[in-house]
Amino acid sequence: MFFMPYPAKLSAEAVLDAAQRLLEHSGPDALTMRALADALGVRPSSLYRHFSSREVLLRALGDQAALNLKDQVLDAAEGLAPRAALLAAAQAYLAYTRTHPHLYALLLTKENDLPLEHLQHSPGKILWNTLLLLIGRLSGDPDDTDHAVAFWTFLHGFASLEAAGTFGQSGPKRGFEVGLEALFNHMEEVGQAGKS
Amino acid sequence: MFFMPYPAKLSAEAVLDAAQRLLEHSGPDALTMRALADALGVRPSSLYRHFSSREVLLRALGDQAALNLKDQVLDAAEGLAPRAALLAAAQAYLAYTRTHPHLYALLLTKENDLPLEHLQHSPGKILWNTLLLLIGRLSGDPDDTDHAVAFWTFLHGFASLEAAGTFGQSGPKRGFEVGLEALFNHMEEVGQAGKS
DNA sequence: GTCTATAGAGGGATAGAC
DNA sequence: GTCTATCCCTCTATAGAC
Repeated sequence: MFFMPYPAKLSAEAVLDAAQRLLEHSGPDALTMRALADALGVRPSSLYRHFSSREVLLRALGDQAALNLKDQVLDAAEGLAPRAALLAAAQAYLAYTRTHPHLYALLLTKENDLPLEHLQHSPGKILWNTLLLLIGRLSGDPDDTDHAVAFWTFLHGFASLEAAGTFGQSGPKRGFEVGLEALFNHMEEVGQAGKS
Repeated sequence: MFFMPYPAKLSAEAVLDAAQRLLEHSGPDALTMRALADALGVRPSSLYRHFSSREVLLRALGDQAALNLKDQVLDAAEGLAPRAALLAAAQAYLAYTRTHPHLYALLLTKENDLPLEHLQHSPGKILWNTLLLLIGRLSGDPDDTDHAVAFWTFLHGFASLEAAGTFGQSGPKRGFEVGLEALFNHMEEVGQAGKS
């Protein structure tokens, strides 16, 4: 092993870490193979030993983000009563979208065209099942798809509008809390009454 | 006027129309000055007589979209009782995002960095005021910012998740209607009780 | 007002040497 | 596994002729 003309500098993890930093710091358009290579101190072509294309790399980032988001949501809800758990989960979800806006955007735009077999265990599906679980504890229905859709819709909508700067200088006031209260009330009311 | 070596083929309206068709048919990345020129049967440089840059053109498209969306929402709510009007408005909003997904995306990503003086009468603000008006009729508060934020958040979140294909093959079930019901109930309950 | 021609910059990806 | 070198493509925008 005396000759090492080109010693290994990269690993898939190192590339992903640098890509994540670059993405969060400068946005998706700045995440080019050239810029990423510069950040890692290698030549662009070296990256293709670890990711066969930029698109594959982006999907890996998105999958990783989905799992991290799920973990933070689950941790926040841990040990709390159903309604408090959902509120904490919502706040954790929002906190993630604020600290990782570009990763979060990747998460929802790169969830398409999968081979359907593995779609059941995709990171996005795992996140969905986590929300479903927390909601079931409040509404009493362990498969309360309707409320889960409404809840996720609300969380994503708020994160998205906030990131786009739509709320403007006046801010969203207490719209987030008010909307959650409306949804939670509805979950509690309809829960024991069965499906309408 | 016997010599017309290069007769006028374009107008700002014609360019906008073609741009809108190209955008909706093939997505934002396909809306390049080259492709737009091809669609109009002219050379790319000719477009710059009517729009000084691609960004200016995109903003014009977005502003136009915001006004069209507002019109459709307002028309749908016309003559209905407060709660029915809000439901109709929500359905009209969603119908627009389904028929013009890419225009709708422009609407919310190009609302930034304005000269603040004209921000009060921007198309986005006009749309916001329309929602605020309809909500005031149900909650009794003519400036019910919190519920308006929650309502818009929900509409945008649903449109966005649907467009991203997040709901998957099973679809959102009745999550849309359930979420709206929760929000409307909350508006009615809190309306006469004053702000919490 | 449209044309030709081009400047000027950027990107993804590959072949073959080491 | 990384390197050099390069191919190929994309795009926005401008100068000056007509």
